[in-house]
Amino acid sequence: MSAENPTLADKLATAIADGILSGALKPGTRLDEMGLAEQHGVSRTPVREALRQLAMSGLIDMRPRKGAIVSKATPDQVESLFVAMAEMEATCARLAAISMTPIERRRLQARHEAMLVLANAGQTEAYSDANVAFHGAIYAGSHNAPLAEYAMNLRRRVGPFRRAQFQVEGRLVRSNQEHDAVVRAILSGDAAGAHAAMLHHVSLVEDAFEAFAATNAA
Amino acid sequence: MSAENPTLADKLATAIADGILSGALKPGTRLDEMGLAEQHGVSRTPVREALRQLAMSGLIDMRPRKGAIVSKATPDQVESLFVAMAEMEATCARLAAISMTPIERRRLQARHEAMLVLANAGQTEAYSDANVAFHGAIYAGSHNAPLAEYAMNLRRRVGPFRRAQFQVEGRLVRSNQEHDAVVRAILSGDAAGAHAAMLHHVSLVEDAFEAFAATNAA
DNA sequence: ATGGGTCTATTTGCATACAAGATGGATGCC
DNA sequence: GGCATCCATCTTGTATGCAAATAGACCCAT
Repeated sequence: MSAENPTLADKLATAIADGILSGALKPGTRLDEMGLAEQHGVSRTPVREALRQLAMSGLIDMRPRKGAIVSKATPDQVESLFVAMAEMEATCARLAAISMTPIERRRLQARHEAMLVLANAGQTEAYSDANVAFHGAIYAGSHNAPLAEYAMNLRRRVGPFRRAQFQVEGRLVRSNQEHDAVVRAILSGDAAGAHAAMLHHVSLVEDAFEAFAATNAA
Repeated sequence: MSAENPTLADKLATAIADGILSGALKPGTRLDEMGLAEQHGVSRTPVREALRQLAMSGLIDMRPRKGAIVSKATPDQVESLFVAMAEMEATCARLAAISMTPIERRRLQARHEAMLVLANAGQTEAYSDANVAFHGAIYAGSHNAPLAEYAMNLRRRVGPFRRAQFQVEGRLVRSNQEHDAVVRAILSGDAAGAHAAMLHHVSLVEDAFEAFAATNAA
């Protein structure tokens, strides 16, 4: 939506989304229209439109006449989000195994191998970025825009709840090993294998999140 | 979203969505704000918010400063939508096989058996309604709100492109037979089987659509 | 006749103004 | 002292008005 001539509402939507994803706006934070409006130097009208847009994406919750807050989820709901994301990723991986072009497959492998280096070097930051690109490549490889978009959307939504997953000891190398299984399955066109491997991988990410959350709660 | 105190924008969103789903607003139809506004006896403000909401759901396309139209898809995009829906349904079925409660399973079976009667009686209309409920029950059975919602959303989006699928000769009975495989797999907790059976089923729906579209084009 | 350009009219985008519902505190009552 | 009620205030929802951009028509020139 809105490629080149972003309207104010669009810009606000991405700005607010960035705020949420960067952690500046924590789950539960109230988003009052007036505040956002003068904070961005605009009127309430585009703010309201941006909020409505974000509400549909799930990043924020709006209740009629009660305002909007950054989506705050119960542990159950977070769990659901992780499961949903795992399923979407697995589905994309499955389709990617079927649909990826030879070029895409080569690029995926190259990406994967580059990440092995980063993992061994313990470059958490760089690995994390590469990881996003890696998963994005698989979404794209599904050659199915709706699924890829939704997978990306879910990834964004879980973002606020999984920050710093790679800080769990040894997660980097294990992540890369799991990727290896995914990549092998995709490259060999093994749809079911890709599905299973990705499901396994993302489920472990969830475990890592829980481990991290637990150590932080303590 | 917005359960009890729907705002005008919410009501408009559902009204317009209904118009699209019912076929009153065909793909490609221009949605000018002023027209919709006075047609519903409101101002442009809630109309704009409703449109933005619908745009995020994919039902309409908005281009900045160029207005909104009912989503018009190329055959490729329609194909993608069908594939996406098939995958989502299959995923929900997989999770349903794992997560459904005994009560849900019994109800699903009851639903399914009731539909067998309708199919044999050739009650296209009633079967179609029951079919929506049947698939909805499986979405719900996944016990995963994000996935269920998205599956429902996709079902809505493909709606305008699949109207009257059951008009293909003999589709009713075959649909019910396919459901049988799905139900059996879910009831027996066979996750992979449920996935495969549902994928098969929904893919055939797509074929039926194509057959229908083809006969109409001729 | 066709292509380009300008001008007008329509439509979208944004701001402001107004209305109505929700929230929180003070007040009165038990 | 606790609790319910009422009122003030604040926030959201809707309408209207104005500015800017787009699209379409018309005209002119080649």
